[in-house]
Amino acid sequence: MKSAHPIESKDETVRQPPRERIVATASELFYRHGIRAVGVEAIAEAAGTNKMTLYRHFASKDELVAEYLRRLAAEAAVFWDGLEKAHPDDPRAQLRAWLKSVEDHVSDPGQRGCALANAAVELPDKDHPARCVIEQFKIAQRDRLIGLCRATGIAEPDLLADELFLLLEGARVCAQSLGPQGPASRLSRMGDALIASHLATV
Amino acid sequence: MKSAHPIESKDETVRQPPRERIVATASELFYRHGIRAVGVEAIAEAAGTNKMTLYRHFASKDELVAEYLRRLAAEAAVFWDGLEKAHPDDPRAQLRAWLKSVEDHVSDPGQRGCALANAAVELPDKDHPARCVIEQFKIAQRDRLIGLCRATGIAEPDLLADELFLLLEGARVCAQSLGPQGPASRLSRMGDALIASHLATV
DNA sequence: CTGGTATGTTACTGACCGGTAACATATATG
DNA sequence: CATATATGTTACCGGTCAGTAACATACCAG
Repeated sequence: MKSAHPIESKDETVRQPPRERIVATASELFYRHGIRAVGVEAIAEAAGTNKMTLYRHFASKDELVAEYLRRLAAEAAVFWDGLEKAHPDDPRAQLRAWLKSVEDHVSDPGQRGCALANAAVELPDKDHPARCVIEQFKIAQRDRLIGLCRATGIAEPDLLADELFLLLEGARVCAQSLGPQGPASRLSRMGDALIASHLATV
Repeated sequence: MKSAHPIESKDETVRQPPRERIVATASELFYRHGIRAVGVEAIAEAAGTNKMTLYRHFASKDELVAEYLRRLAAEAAVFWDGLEKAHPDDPRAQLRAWLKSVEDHVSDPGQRGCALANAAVELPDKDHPARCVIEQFKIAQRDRLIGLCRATGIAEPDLLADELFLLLEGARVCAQSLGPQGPASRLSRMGDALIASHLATV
């Protein structure tokens, strides 16, 4: 039988190449147990491979951590773009959809806050390769928020954006200590009130 | 010369007993570098003592971590009591003073967020001796806020309290990724606006 | 078939970790 | 002085960590 194009896949459980399995496994372990709590050997084994293959794809554990965060940032960007397509020319609907999404996310008992923010806590070294990924992600997040608030016609878009930013950031970190039933559970309502309050003062 | 009471101290640089030095040193190192990043040997050496003495006072590193957090929670309680004495029968002034205090705290470039919240990120294990300290601290913090909001005469004190809680929690974690000049710098103004907004809807 | 490339396997290094044993020293109190 | 208690010192244990060397195997392209 002639070899077909490798694109064909019998089922959904195609075995990904080792690099993908390593990143996917590392993502789950890093997020659930913390970055410093997970060793490279455990990652390689859980990914169905070994340490040597891991180090053939990543120069160091720190680089794997950076890649882990880079993927999350990319996924977040995709999510934002999806919001924009779902509510075209309706920035306020985008804002509310985002609030609702974070509220749902926070209510998941398996969630442990923003992986990027957690990484910032675990890696205080300013020259860690992950630091710039974290900072750029948060800047992008804030800029996205500011843009939406401005498009909504708020008088002080930066102020509302920062309020929402802190609210969301606080909700995700708070869910780790007070649980999903804590203050974070009413996030959507709080955000709506904030937006309405700013719209009233136009 | 007869031995005087040991209470007399020639100057401010009295050498504290080893246990105090260990806790103080551990507090600084844990906060600055993260709990998992600091070894017991480094703590003992920086405290001017040794590992054996450390383990004569603390059953394990985890217990030292718990004590570190317990002290911070106690300090926070003292601070709250001070606010109450500084502004007796004026809950709104207490709220504003607290907001201002956190804003100042966040603007300190050496700050790295709430030590309790950071510990929750670093220690996800539910049976870690530090977890209950963290949870009780956050519950107390929230209850204190709710009490102040209720005393202020807010229609929905729980809602405002949770909004302020998330705002403050978000400000401290956000300062770690976006720096002291980020959204957290306008915390006081945001909180005042929130309070005013709730007072208007009485 | 052949040769290059990606991967698997095993064993290893050197460093650090939390925690302990055994013994020496100081200090304060009787 | 004598005794008890707190502290210092050194060395060690078993385990884990990040990272590497050397070699074996698979696989895919020519």
